[in-house]
Amino acid sequence: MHSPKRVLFLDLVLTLFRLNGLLIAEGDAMTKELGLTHARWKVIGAIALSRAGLTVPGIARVLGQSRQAVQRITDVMVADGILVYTDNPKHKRSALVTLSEKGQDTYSLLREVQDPWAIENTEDIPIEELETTLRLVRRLIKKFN
Amino acid sequence: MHSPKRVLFLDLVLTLFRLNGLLIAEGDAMTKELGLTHARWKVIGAIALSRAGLTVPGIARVLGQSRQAVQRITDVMVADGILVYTDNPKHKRSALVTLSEKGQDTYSLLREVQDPWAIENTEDIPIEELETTLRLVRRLIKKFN
DNA sequence: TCAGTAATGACAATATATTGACAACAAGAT
DNA sequence: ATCTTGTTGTCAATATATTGTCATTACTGA
Repeated sequence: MHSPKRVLFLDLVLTLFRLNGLLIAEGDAMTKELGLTHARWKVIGAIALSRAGLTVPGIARVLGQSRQAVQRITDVMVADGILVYTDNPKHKRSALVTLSEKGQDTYSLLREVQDPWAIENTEDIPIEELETTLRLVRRLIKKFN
Repeated sequence: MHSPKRVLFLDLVLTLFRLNGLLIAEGDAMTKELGLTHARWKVIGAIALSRAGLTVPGIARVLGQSRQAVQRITDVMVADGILVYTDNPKHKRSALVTLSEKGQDTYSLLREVQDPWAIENTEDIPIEELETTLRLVRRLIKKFN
């Protein structure tokens, strides 16, 4: 049975694994001087990009990870004074994870390297392709949720 | 400074992390009965999709992982009789990692669940979008190599 | 309201991955 | 040939992530 989409898709999946690893390496290289690791800047990034505020399981969902893994790293980051657990009006037990002042400073420094990086790496890429890709990725996420 | 591509790109990166996690979860669910874990079916998939044959560091590059992590799992899989280290004509020290007979059987079983999964999940997606996405992902990989 | 179902925090065990280091080998340039 | 640089296998230490479990809380539908 002919199915070019099947091959294309499996190829895409493998390629996405690779890109995932490279993105992590990029982020780690970028944030080396900030004392961040990918476990940490992922959490910071997820919080920063969320408008509504996130709980630990919420961050885990956004990052496609187990909530236990996120819980571990947020506990450490709270102890380090980068994050703060704040009351969640919508849930008694599950606190919102927010950036402390120190965390916001860290995020500012992160942005200083991240923004030029993002601009540089999309210079030669048409915005339509970025949009198509993002839409497709979101579509797949919806299927797998 | 206005830069919609920057926001789009950072959003895409975060979304890719999420998809990565979901894809791993999908694969794990799919291969549960085969006794595979994502560390294992990733290696099998990388080998199967490679025409030329892969070394351990080669697999690591394809998967975007450290060669040490791949070395560990391939050692285990060789011990389990799924993989075989074979002579590499192009390199004296670095063996090619190939599927044993048992490994090929496993791969066949993997295909039996993976193929329908791939077809099902691309049914409603135009092939052009898959191609655009794959091309974009490859382009990013080239930048980060 | 209440019963059933899902989500959450917490803890433990295990699996997986990264990082660093070092010696041995490979590849390319001169 | 020699030198230099990069790659590879190996070992160890550490970081990160998953999986399983349980009690507690939240949610949903009848």
